[in-house]
Amino acid sequence: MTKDAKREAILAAANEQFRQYGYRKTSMDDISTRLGISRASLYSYFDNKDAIFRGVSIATHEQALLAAQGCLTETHGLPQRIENALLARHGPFQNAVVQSAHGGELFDEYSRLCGDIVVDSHSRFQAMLATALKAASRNGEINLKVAGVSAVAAAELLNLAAAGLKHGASDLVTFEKRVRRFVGVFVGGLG
Amino acid sequence: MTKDAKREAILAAANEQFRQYGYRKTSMDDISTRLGISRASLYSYFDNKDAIFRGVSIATHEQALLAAQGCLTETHGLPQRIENALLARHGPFQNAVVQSAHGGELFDEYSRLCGDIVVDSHSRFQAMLATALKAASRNGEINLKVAGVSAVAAAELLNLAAAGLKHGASDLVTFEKRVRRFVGVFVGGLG
DNA sequence: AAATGACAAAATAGATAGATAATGTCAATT
DNA sequence: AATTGACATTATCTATCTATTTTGTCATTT
Repeated sequence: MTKDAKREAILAAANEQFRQYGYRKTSMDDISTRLGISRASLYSYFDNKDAIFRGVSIATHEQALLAAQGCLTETHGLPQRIENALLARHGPFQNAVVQSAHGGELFDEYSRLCGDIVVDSHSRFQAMLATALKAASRNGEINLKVAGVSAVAAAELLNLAAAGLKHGASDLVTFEKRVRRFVGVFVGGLG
Repeated sequence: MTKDAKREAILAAANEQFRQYGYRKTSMDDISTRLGISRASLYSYFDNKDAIFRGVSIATHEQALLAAQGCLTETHGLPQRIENALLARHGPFQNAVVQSAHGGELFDEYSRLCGDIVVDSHSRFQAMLATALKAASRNGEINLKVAGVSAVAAAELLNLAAAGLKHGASDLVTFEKRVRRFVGVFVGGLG
């Protein structure tokens, strides 16, 4: 098993453990036992538990961004592409908070340890969206001039609004429905 | 001084104290001292500190809803009316969280003590918006049929999205700008 | 080289106790 | 009738202690 594969296996085990028992209640021993390796060996892959948590966060974000990027480059109409991208970007996190009994604690640790990751992911996704919107405006799918808003500004609004649509959505389906409705109207308003 | 006026004076003093020192660090004595009355007399107006906190919350929400209702019945164009209403509804809370050094703690107490108030206010505001949108659709300012979305659904989207626009907005001006841009596009998309 | 067991250091949990602060009530006052 | 001072009760802090768990780092093994 390659070194990278092992790193990923550790992150997967840790993620599962965090979801089931929360961050505090998960010890390095729990993670290593789940993988059937010794606790000490974890330290040749990660500095400490915080680093593992950050690793999980980074992996999740990278995966979501990759999926979102994929959605944006498909051949559907613009609303469809944006809907899918927003769901790819926000869905996993909506899910994580709603599903886990430890959503609250995980969210706190998130704020403490992963602020920079979130900010980075946020801005990269927004840049992605802005690029897609600019291209669509050139294609005539939308008209940003007429709408009176820049691609960057529109991308920011989409991203923030989508985050807002999570509120009080007790399942992923509700969130999805809202996003579809929302994007339909919003993109309709873009010229 | 009438009984109602005294109640309001207590709420105002408590609100000020909560903002400056947070909920836990504010004692009944602090509130009464600020008003120059005895601590015991507070209990003829409110059962306990929790009730005062709820009182402040209710007053703030009622005030915001009243202002929002006012905005919706003015004679401006629909985007303008909705912008103003959203700002009237969400602005005070955006402000409270951003301004106070105890935003975090106050937010927690809010969740603990005022869930029902928030839900109630949320749905009343959404109903308000829906009514305004329905009227506008009759007037021809928008066309919900064409947009393919019900007034209630559109109202929900506006309300949730506006809440999302607060994220990372470090001052009220940023939030206001976002709301104006957002409503411009969104209402443009409503037929 | 990667993995481990063993070890010292550090962190956490639980219990106890004394001191201080805040609460809610009520009879007395204005 | 509204307001208050005073009181008993309850809650919150602070410190200390012990037991247990968890951590991070070795030298040693495979």
